[in-house]
Amino acid sequence: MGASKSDFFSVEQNEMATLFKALSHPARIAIVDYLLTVDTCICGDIVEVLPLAQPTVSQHLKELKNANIIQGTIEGTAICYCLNPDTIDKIEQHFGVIRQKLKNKCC
Amino acid sequence: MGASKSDFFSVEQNEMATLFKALSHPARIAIVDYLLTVDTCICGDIVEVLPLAQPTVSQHLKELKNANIIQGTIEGTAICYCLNPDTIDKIEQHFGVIRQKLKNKCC
DNA sequence: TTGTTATATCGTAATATTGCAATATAATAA
DNA sequence: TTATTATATTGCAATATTACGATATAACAA
Repeated sequence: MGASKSDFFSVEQNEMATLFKALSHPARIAIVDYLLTVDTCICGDIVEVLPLAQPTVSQHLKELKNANIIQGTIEGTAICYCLNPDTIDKIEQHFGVIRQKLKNKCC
Repeated sequence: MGASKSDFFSVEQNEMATLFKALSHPARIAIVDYLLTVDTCICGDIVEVLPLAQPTVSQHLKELKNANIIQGTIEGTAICYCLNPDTIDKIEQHFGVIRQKLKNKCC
């Protein structure tokens, strides 16, 4: 097959899987890392930072945007990207819950 | 292509991407969820819980094991799976760092 | 208007993932 | 020994992802 059986899983399970898929490529991790190193969000030089061609970077940015991990707003000729704190919180919370539940277990 | 250019990214970036890839499928999220609902780790009924055939579940478990997200120890005929708290901590910490850095930014 | 610059989309080839039937392995039970 | 039960591996078809050249779009400059 290749298509995953999304319909059989809960909305939240699919939601989390989608978030993690967006972060499942080193280039996209690198983009997130880079957005954290620059002070402002006005940054049109992501292509130069990555070892990938411009269309490839654009594609990775699109996936991060679709997953709501980053936001992009037009700033004249360039586009200003920055992280979406709400999504970061959501993911961190997810692991917080997991860790809480793990505490009450033996193993 | 299709093969990602892992060599051009840092070890840590590749490491995090590998962890997220392991969690990028709803079935694997469901497995983690299920492991959190059962009290003990002695659980040989993961196949019955998921809407997937036994070989498919086995494959998903293998990927979670390879990423060190779960551990499996043999318990007689069955295999006892449980989450690896160290890996969970690692991921949670990653987002903790991101959130800290986000606090010092404008957006 | 024509250029320039920044980003997005299209088309396509290479590779990876997903899912399962068939089969294999490994431990215990009879 | 021969079942039985639980999990893993193999092989393969369907689909998804990754990467990039070529091209399109969109905003501004001259």
